[in-house]
Amino acid sequence: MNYSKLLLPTLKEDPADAEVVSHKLMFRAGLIRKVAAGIYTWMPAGLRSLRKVENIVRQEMDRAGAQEVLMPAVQPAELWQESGRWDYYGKELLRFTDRHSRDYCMGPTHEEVITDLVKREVHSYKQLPMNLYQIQTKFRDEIRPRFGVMRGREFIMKDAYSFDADDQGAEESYHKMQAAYTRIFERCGLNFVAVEADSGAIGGSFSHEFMVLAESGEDDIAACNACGYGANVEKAQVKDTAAKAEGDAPAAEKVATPDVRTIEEVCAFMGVTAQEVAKTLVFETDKGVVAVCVRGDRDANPAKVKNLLGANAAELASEAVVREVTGAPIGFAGPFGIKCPVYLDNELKGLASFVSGANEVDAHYRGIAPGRDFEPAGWSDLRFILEGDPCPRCDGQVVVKRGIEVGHIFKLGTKYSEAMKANFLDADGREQPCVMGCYGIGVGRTMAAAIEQNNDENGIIWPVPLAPWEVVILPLSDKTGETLATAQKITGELQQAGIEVLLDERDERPGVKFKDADLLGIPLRITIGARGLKEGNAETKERATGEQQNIALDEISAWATAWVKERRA
RNA sequence: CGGCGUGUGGCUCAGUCUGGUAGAGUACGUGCUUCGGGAGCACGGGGUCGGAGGUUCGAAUCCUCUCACGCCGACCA
Repeated sequence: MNYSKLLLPTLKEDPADAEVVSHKLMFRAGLIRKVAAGIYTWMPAGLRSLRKVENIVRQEMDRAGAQEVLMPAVQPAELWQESGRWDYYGKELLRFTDRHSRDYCMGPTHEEVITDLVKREVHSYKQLPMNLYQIQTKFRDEIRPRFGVMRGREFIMKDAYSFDADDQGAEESYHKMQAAYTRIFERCGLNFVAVEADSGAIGGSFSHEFMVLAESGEDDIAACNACGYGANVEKAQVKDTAAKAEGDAPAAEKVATPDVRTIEEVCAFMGVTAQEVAKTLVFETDKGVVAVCVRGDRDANPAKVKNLLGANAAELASEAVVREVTGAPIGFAGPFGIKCPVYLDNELKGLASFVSGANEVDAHYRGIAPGRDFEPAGWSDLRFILEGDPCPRCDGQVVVKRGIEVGHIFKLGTKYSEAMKANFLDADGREQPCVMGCYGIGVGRTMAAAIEQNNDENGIIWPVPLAPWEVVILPLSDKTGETLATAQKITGELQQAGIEVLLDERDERPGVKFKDADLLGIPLRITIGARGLKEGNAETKERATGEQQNIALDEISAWATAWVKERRA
C-alpha cells in the first residue's frame, strides 16, 4: 500500500472534543472521523484494524461451532411487542414509522429477530444445540455518547445466540462461549479479566463481563487480591460477616435536629460516627415503593434492591414519593414509622440500635432497634462493595479497579423462547421452549480498548494482530532515487511473503515520516536511508520497545517476515 | 432530562467585555532553498463568524429565539 494515495490524514493537535486517549489518537491518526454525536465514519486505516478484530472474532466463533448470519438493522415493532420489550425498552430504542405509519425501530440487539427465526426454522431436538452469530451495526440512542467509538450510538457488535434443548446444554454452550471469548481477547493482545455481572434488563440467570483493565473505563470491578474472584461492583456480593450485636439497646429517643439532613450533619449534631447511623433510602420499583437501610458510610446498590424484589427496575424515589411515605422532605427518612416495607443491609446486624431519621421534619431518633421498634421486611446484602471488604469467596480482600466492558455473556434461559414460542419437539415428542444464551462483543470498543492499553506520548502502539499494517517502510529522500527503489523492492518481497506493508513514499522530510509512523503505531518500522544504504543496511525499529537494529539489505525481508510471523495471533 | 460551557477557513484557537465590515498557527497549492525526528522564505486559494429574527448609520461583537456539540450528573445489555 502506497501512503501517498491513501486517505490517511494525521493531525498534530488533539481534537477539542476528545477526552480519552484512544479517542484522541484514533482521530489524530486518521482512523475515524465524526459524523454526528456518537456516529463515526471508519477511515481506511481504522477499518483495516476493525476488520482485524472482526476476523479474530469470526475465527473463534466458527471454531466454537457457531454459524454466521446477518440480520437487519431495521426491525418491525411487532417482534418487540411479542417479546414485551416494545414497552419496556426505554428511549435508547430509536423508533420511527414508515410511509404506511407502521412502527419500526433500529435494532439495539437481536434477541427478537433471532428467536423469531429459530421459532420458524428449528423444530426438533435433533437440530440442537445451535449457535448463530453476526457482526453487525447496532443503534442505541444513548443519552450521552462519549469517548469516541467507545460509547457511540451507532456501533459494530458481534452478537451470538445459543439455543439448547435443556439447561445443562445451555450451560455447556455458555462455557464454550466463555472459552471462545478468552481466546479472542488474548489474541487481541489485551489485558483483561472476566467478572461476574448483573444480568440487567436483558434478563437471564447468570452472566459474565469481559473487562479490559484501564483507568478510563466506565465500570468498577471488584477483584480479590488472593483468589481469582472478580465481579462488577453492581453484582459483587458483600460477605455477611457482621456478628449479631450483644446487649440491650437503649430505649428509642427522638431528638430535634433542625436543618440536619445529611449523614455528616447528623453525625456532627448527634456526636456519633457514620458507622452508628442507618441511612434510609427510598426506592421506586415496579414492585412498589420500598425503603432500604445501609450503614451511614455505605451506599445502597440499586441492582441488589432490584434483584431482591425480583423487580425490573429500581431507582431512587422522587421527592414527592419520599414525602408520601415519610411525611417529611428528603433527609429525614427512617425505618420506624415509614409507610412502606423496610429492608436492612446485613451489616446493620452488628448494631443493637442505631441513629436514623424520624420521618418528620427536623427530627431523628437515637436508639432505634430492629425487631423491637419496627419489623424489617427482610435482611439482605444491599450495599455496594468497597475496596478493603473481605472477598466473598476466600479470606482475601477486595480491590476495586476500572474496566472497559468489551464483552458480555448471558445465560438467558427461556425468557424469550417462551414469550415468542420458540419451541421444539423433544425425543418424546413433547413441545418445549429452547433454552437460550446470548453473547456480545463490542468490536469497535475492543479496538479502542486496545489503544487505551497500548500507547505512549508519540501515539498508538498496536499489538501486531490488530495493526492496520504490520510493517511500515520509510524511504528517506535522496538525490538518486535509490532509497525509493530499494524500499519498493523490499515492499514487494514482504508482500510476496504475505506481510502487510505500508510504503511511505511521500515526498516528505524524514521527521514527518517518523512522526506519522509512530502516531499510527505500526509495529515494525524499516527505514531505508542514504546513510544505511552505503553500508548495505536497512534500519529497523520496533514501535513497542524502541529497539533498533541494522539488518543487511539482502536479509531484511526474511528477517522482517520472521519478526512479524512470530507475533501474529 | 437537569447543571455548566462552547460554536469564527480542514484542524487548534484569538477577536466578543468596550459595535466600525475577519485574524494567527497549522493544513492545502505554486516556486526557490532545504532534507535522519512534524524545515525556511515568498506568493496564493479557502470563512453564510452555527441558524433565524431584532436593535443600530453599521453586528462575529448587543438583545430574543433556536439548533448543534462538549463536560458533570442522572441514565445505560
